[in-house]
Amino acid sequence: MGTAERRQREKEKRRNDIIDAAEKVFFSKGLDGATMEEVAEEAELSKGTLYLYFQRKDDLYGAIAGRAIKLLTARFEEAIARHVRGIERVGAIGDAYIGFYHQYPDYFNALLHHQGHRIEEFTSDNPLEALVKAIRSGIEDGSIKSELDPLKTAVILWGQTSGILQVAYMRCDALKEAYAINPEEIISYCLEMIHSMLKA
Amino acid sequence: MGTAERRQREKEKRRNDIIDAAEKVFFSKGLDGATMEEVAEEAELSKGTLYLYFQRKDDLYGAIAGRAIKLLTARFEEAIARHVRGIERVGAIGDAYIGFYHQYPDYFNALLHHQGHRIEEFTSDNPLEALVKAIRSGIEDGSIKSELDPLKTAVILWGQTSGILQVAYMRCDALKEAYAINPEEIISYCLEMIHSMLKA
DNA sequence: TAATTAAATGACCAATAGTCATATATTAGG
DNA sequence: CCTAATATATGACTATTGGTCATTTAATTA
Repeated sequence: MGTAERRQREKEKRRNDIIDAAEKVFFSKGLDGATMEEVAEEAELSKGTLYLYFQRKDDLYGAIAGRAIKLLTARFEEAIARHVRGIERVGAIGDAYIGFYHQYPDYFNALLHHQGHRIEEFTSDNPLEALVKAIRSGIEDGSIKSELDPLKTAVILWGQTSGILQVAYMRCDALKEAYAINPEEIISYCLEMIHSMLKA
Repeated sequence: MGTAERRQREKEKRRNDIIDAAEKVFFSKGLDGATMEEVAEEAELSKGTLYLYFQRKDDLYGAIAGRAIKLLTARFEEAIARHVRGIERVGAIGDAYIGFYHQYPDYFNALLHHQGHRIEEFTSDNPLEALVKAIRSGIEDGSIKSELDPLKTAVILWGQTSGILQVAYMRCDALKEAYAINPEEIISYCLEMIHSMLKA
């Protein structure tokens, strides 16, 4: 009876070890620059074994994106739990997203790579729903304008913040040089804009 | 005297023919799914010839991104020329960007692929500067809030709009299904938000 | 313990980006 | 006009890498 469970657990552990190895290799060399041979070596397994667990290289990257989504969702839920008023919850979620980018830029890139996919392909966690929840609570407690549609607003905030992070960081060298702008200024300017847009 | 010029012209034409062929193949099969052999066949040249003009496959895609930037910049400049007041210019630029996405989604994708690069690597045209120009004119004519920083605002609008287009369209199936949202609603809701954010 | 099942290996394969010796086309100079 | 020099294009080839699968090894079950 216990054998099957242990083996399942071991299989899960192996799967996670492979994903860990892939994170190391993909994050240091880029998805295109990384080879499955290198991942296999990092995992101390043969390349063929990787394909027992993941059908394609991209599926392995998808598993990494799943981790990113789980982590981001947890961060959002923490942000909500730390505040009472909706406007502050949304602000804290914005901060959490930016903190996520700073701490896990490679996870952010993995999310970008997979943004044409449904989140449910990777995990049942959903950061967008956490954001909807926070906006709703703000509308209910009166801290967020009641005329806003929570869902549309959430989608827009999500899109806007992702877009800003992309611009602020992916183009930060060019922006610094041509315009003496630094990314943090763009981020905080944008957060202020969003705040004033939402506040009742 | 005339021979060198004609040859230079022919060389430019060949280069453009190759880019045309690459657009066809890359846009129909995706960058990863497309092979240089297929591009060569579409261009009616040998594969080796492609490498006389472009060092790597990605450089060929970069030339496509350059076209996208030129086109978008032209659209932005037209939007400016069509209006007098800055607030309307910015609105028309927003519409132009969205129209660009609708008409040339593949160009939009090419821009996303290259957003970690400097625009100057591809072309001297710069859509961001057109946007800065429109915002400045709005601040000068009083139709846009004077407390806004034109450059930062432009960067933010650029990032937000790109982010929204990505979310609205790349996730449109999931959003429709889970939430009965359609992309156009998200886009116009967002444009309204931006408008009220800017308007003096 | 032997048979069965599960997991891992590593040699192999096909595809493709990129290379470069060779072939072909064009130009310039006598 | 002809030939040598220069420019351009070709296509066979190479190295690499994602993916495959027959075989080996390990674990479990009867």
